[in-house]
Amino acid sequence: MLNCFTNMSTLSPQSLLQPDPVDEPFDPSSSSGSTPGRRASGRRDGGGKRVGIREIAQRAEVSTATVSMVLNQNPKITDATRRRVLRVINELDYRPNRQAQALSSKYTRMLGVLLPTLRHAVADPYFGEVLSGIIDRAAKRGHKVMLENVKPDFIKTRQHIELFERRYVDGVFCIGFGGRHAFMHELVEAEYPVIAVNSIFDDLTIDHVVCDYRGGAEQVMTCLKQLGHGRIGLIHGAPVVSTQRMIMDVFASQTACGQGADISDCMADGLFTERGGADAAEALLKRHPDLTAIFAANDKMALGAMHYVQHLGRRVPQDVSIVGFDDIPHTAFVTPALTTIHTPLYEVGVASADRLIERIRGKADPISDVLPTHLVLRESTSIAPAARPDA
Amino acid sequence: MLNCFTNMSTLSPQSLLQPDPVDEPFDPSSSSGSTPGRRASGRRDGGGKRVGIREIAQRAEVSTATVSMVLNQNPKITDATRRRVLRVINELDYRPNRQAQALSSKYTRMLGVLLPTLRHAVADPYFGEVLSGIIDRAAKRGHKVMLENVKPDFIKTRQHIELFERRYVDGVFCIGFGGRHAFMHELVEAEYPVIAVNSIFDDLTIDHVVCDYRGGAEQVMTCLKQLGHGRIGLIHGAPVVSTQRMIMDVFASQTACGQGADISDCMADGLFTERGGADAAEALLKRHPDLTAIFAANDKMALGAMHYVQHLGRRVPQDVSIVGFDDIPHTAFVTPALTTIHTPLYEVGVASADRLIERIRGKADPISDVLPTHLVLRESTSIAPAARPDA
DNA sequence: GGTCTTGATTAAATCGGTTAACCATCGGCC
DNA sequence: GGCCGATGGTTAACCGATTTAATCAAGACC
Repeated sequence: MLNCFTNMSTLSPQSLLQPDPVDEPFDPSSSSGSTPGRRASGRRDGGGKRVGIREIAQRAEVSTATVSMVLNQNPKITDATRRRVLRVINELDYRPNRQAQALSSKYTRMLGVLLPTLRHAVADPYFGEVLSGIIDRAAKRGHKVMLENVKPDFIKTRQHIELFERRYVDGVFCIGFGGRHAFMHELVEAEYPVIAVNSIFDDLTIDHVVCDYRGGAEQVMTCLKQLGHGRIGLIHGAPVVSTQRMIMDVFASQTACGQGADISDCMADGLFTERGGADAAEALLKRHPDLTAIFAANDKMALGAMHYVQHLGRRVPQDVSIVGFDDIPHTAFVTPALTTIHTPLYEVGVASADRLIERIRGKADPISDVLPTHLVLRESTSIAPAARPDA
Repeated sequence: MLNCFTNMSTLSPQSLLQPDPVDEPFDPSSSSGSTPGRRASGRRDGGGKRVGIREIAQRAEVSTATVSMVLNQNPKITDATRRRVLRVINELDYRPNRQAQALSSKYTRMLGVLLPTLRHAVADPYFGEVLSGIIDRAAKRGHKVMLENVKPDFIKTRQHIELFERRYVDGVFCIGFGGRHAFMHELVEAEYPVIAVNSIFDDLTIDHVVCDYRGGAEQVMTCLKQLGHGRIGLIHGAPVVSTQRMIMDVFASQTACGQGADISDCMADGLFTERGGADAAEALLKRHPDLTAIFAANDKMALGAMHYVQHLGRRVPQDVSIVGFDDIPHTAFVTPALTTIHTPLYEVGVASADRLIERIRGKADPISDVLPTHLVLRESTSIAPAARPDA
């Protein structure tokens, strides 16, 4: 009997049905303890069955169709009838079953958020900030938000497609992916409502909402140059991420690493993490000991870099200026407080939610929002040593 | 016609139906652009309608009940039939509609996460870490996770009840709430599956999974005392939060603030934030300039305190030692790196998910898990000045 | 007064599954 | 041989809403 399961596993459509068949047989007959009646009925009506749309209809002396229309604010319903129905609804404390609504209507009113698995993505203030915006706005517009962690296995079992095919969601947000990620192409090709949050795809026509990374990077470069910095190092994240590419472009176009030096020599990958930022700073300073400023493409890497520089015995900002990007909440509370570019991540979340919902409603025109960024000058930057009077 | 809506608003069961009626009339006839057929059918079968359980049944020459049983791994089905059905399922690339499954079965397989609205809660590494654990485990066990922001309005409109009554979820996680929060009592009384994540309720019988805050606090105190610190200040968060109370208890019981001093005088509320931590540190040092160590009940407050102390011109750790709590990722990358208590937040999330699912399945026995914590010694602590040879 | 609109309401089909109750088959056992 | 209990599968009723096509009432118009 047991092997009838095991030797079946090759044929089983795996995740399509129950994500982890062995783990979750979900045998209906085996649940111990205090099992209630047939269905998890959530007590109601003093022992009777839970009140449904039919009871409302009956009590209000209308048809269920009318009740449904009242629920959905259909303007066809008269003031009087509406009033009558609503009274009954309130009296019986009726609440429409969402699953039933979703099943028979066109929309589930559920949105998915796809996050990459960077260690613990949700724990990252960057994602958290965006997520907050999304959730708040979605809630305001009557939608719920579901989270998904996009691991290799997630793609392999085609969960991204299932999300739609099994009608889990009406649309999804993709945060932190690049053109390399094939699953995004699949989603777009299948014409599912998708929005790219804070990333751009050159090779893909997809709605997106981004911060003005280019503008932010330009502000940083201008600022550093005005402070007299001649040799600047850049710590960036994976170049497949479009925002990183934009920053790198700006950096390279300003030939900011000093005359004669190879540009790519002044850049290092910091892997988006503190640890990586520290390592990148080390590499940069080894190659160019005369670097007076480091520009990190996100705050975490900037913090890592700052940590390294300080441990090296160099002072920030007197010896080396450091600038970050994103303005995540705690950067104001490190010593020295980090100069950075403020990116309106929360607002990006809000805007994305609005856009995605429009798209779900059928708006066909492609959308491309760019939200402004600005420099936040704090303590980690100062005039370049060579430019100082006492130098 | 318009006022028929507005003057109706008093009667309308508000959020029960559409969270924001005015914002979201969702008029089916008004959507512009390329609207597809009747339902969002997600292309299928070369133009035909999407394949359902009946087609599978027909093609496999069995009843829909059999197909359903195969889907649900019901052991009644023979190896042979199962194989046959699965083959058809794979051939037609069939995927059961989740809404339909949820509607007719006892479970939605959706879990809710209730978060407090601390500015942007999700952006907090603390919550993020727990959340990661929850999501990963829930996914592994075939459940999806939904996020909710608990604002005052959320409670007022009784969304917490709706979550269950409208069958959005099978159960919820509550992270970061205290006994003060009446909605938790309501949920427990209604006997809905609820689990308190990293918090304890004395006056409420509710499942919970927590880190060993008491043990962690004891380790901190022991460590500081061994380093010779006689006067220690405590920065804590809101005392309604049980974990904070536990830390405060330990602190108070060790009369660590020096002889003769009023204990409550050595404690200050840091509001869980960096800003608050800085302010609390200021208050403490004003009251007790001879403080040689500050123990903050979370890392964010510790960072704030450290920031303030350093700005004051005092050195950390030479003049003042600082200890945090939680070990959120970036504390290792500030200067000096923060000594803190590691709390297995990710694991707390994982364990909570397991527990909640068990509870949903009907396990009736109350659960109380305590996960161990441990001290992470880094650079922000050292021997007390008075205890040093050179003092 | 009769017919034509127009607009509100309803009956019935549908969405896509699950499950309780029932039934056929077959080997085992007295 | 006849009765019994498994085993494996089917039938048909549901879950709780939405939506379409049909109906009915009431004014509008000639």
